Amino acid sequence: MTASISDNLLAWYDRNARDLPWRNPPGRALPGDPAWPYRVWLSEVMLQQTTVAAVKPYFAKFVETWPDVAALAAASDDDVMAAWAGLGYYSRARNLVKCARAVAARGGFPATEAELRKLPGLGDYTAAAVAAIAFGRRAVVVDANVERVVARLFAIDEPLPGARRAIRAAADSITPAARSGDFAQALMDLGSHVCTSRAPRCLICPLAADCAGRLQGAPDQLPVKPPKKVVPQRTGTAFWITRARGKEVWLVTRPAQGMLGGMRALPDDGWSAQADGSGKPPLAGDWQRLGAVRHGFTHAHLTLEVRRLDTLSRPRGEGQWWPVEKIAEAGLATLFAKAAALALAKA
DNA sequence: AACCCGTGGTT
DNA sequence: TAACCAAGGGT
Repeated sequence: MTASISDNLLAWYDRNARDLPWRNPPGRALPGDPAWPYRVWLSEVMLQQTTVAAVKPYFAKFVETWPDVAALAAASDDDVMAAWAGLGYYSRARNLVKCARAVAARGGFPATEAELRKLPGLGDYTAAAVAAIAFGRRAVVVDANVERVVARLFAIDEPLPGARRAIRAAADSITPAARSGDFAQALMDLGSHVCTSRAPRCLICPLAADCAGRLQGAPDQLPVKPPKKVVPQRTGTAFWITRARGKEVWLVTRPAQGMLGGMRALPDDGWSAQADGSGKPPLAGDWQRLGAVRHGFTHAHLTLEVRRLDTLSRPRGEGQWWPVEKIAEAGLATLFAKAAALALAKA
């Protein structure tokens, strides 16, 4: 009798699992430790559409600053947003605080996938992942890695996103009742290092003998993806407004909705992914052109002009004067950090 | 359901 | 180098 797919994969995982800070080697929180679900949840939210390498320093900073969910629940929105600055997809940070407060209020994380799914920032993937990894529940955990591995394993050639139903059913069919969390992480490790998007390493794959995609000859062609859309080019202007001979700079907080929502930022001319900015500054004066920075978003590429003015006037609208020497602590998203760096380089 | 939302590494 | 891609969620 041949070993099952899950047995093969778990045996491979026992030998090849990555050592990651949110997993459970000696000296770290263990399953059963009250801090364990918190660390699993935090890492899973950070890892949404974000690479392991990018997450590591943020995860370390967060668990150092806020060791448990009660500590995070007590943090200010501004502090959490600033700590998240640079990681991207800032709605995650807004939902992170909401979720922490809801969890703290109810005395801990719920242990079932269905209850976890109701928390802000937890969709189908994250609810399943936390239920499986933190609470040992059987759950069908489907992220982009699992989608790719399963589409190949079962030779599912229907294009995404339509293929998701079949992929999920196939993933369900191979998910074991025991070690469900390890199984999920094993599929993800396999997808990130062996069954990679462009050049799958079938020769070292523990599932190669069972892989219908490989037997058909072109596993790298699966899953079939929809055609990509053209990314528009946009232009905008950011304003570096200082007083006291450049010692303080005017910062605003962006609206909670929309791009870079809730983040501290330089004032700008209203550019968006849908339209160019007006170019109009928030106050009249002898503006100096400093050049431009370029930044790529998922759905638009932006060229952001940077202009400078030292003034005695208070700009229109809400905002605050921020010490320039502490600009690194303002929590600027990468786009505005680039603009600030340009302004300071030309000072 | 289709679209919006960041960033940095890889090829 | 430009395109591709990543442990997706909200609306």
